[in-house]
Amino acid sequence: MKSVAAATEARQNLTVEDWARAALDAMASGGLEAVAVEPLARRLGVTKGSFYWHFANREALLRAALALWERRETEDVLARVGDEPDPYRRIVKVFQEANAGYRSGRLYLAIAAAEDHPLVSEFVRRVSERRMAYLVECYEALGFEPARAQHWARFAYATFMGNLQIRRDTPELMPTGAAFNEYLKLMIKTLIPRGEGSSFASASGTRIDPERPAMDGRAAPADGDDVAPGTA
Amino acid sequence: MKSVAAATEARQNLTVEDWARAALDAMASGGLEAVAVEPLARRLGVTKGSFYWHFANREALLRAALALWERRETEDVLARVGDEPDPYRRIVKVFQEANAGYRSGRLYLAIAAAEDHPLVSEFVRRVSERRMAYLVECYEALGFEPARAQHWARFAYATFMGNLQIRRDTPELMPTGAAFNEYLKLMIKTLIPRGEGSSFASASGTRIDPERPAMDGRAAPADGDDVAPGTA
DNA sequence: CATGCGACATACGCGGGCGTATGGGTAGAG
DNA sequence: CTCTACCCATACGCCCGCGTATGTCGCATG
Repeated sequence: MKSVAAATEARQNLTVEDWARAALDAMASGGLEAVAVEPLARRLGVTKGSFYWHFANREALLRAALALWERRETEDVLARVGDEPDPYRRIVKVFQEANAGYRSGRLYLAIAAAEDHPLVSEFVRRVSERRMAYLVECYEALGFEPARAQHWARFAYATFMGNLQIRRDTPELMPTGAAFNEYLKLMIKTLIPRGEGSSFASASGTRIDPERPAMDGRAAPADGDDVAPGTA
Repeated sequence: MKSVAAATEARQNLTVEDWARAALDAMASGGLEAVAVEPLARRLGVTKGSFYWHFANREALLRAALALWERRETEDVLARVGDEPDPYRRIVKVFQEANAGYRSGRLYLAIAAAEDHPLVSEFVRRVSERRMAYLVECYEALGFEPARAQHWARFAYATFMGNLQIRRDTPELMPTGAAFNEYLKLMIKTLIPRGEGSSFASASGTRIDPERPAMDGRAAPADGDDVAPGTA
């Protein structure tokens, strides 16, 4: 029975999840090719000998990392806004997540960039389809008939992804401060058309995060609309 | 005559642009890392000896390929719709280009995925800013004041990019046939709001490309995308 | 016909990542 | 105190891409 504290300082025995986390970090800043065994081992302060005890090969590490990513994407991101009863505000929250959680967005782009890898495409497909399904559900809950809900959900999802891409490739094209809030409000107002049969009438002035428009790195969410209280 | 490779017909002397084109092809299907000297040489039916006569190193090839890409993006894509007088139809054409010219879209995503490379980010930034500037111009020509034109242009551009991403990562989420046209019409109608002060009244039924909604893989451009004709 | 140059081919050393084989050290079970 | 399972280090061979040095062939020219 080893103490629960587990020190993790001197003789830290690495776990499979430690490696998977490191692999995801490497992906976020260098793409799929950056997930190399020896550099990761160096970064973790060990050698290959450790790696090949925990994993059969590099492919196994990729699988573990992608599985961890998928779990985070579904459990963390979706479950975080899933308890919101109003579908309108659910979509708004997804929007905020997509724009505030820049880190996870970058990771998605990095992973999706390697869609040629069969393993990657499999995970990306599942994650994307789940996201889309969630949005479609929201729009249907707003009173849209299935076909239109599909279109609007895809429209909204495409806009999320495109904003991520813009923020990554040309951050100077993304406004900050008040201008960013205007931009967000414009998109939300446009992408969630009212009066299509919405059973929810939660008008409420479409309140958006008043601060922190272009947060970078690993900044805390900390937004007024209680996006993410927080684990992570 | 062996028809394995394209350029192995005769003992034809390769040019810098031949290498650049091959590099772009490699990028489109394998990312930046796929631009490797020896594989490219094999694909062109020569050896490294040829490459290092035309280029100083791999970096020089990347520079040439990105320059060729930038030329195509600005000259071909933008100049193709630049002669359209109606700003409304200009935006519509950009939309059609972005959705029909899937090949160039894939290439953009592949290049942009390597934004960590300083050379790449430099070119991606220029191309993106030019595209955005063009869209902003269109919206301003529609009567939008600069701030709103910026927002709407970014909104529209993000939607383009997101649709590309969706089509690449999860093509089954993208509709085909009539449903695709409905989707396109919905986006165009939403992203080009009328009655904001448009000086052009070219209502005209928002005609969209009736065919070719979800062209896949390396399918021929067919509508004159003329990605790689021959001379240039 | 020798010559010079353009456009490659050949050969070599180097670095670095993958996978394997094997040895060592530490901790708990008996 | 020993034994053993666990976790990791060391060392090796392999592949492959980069860059360089040098050889080779064809063709034009005087």
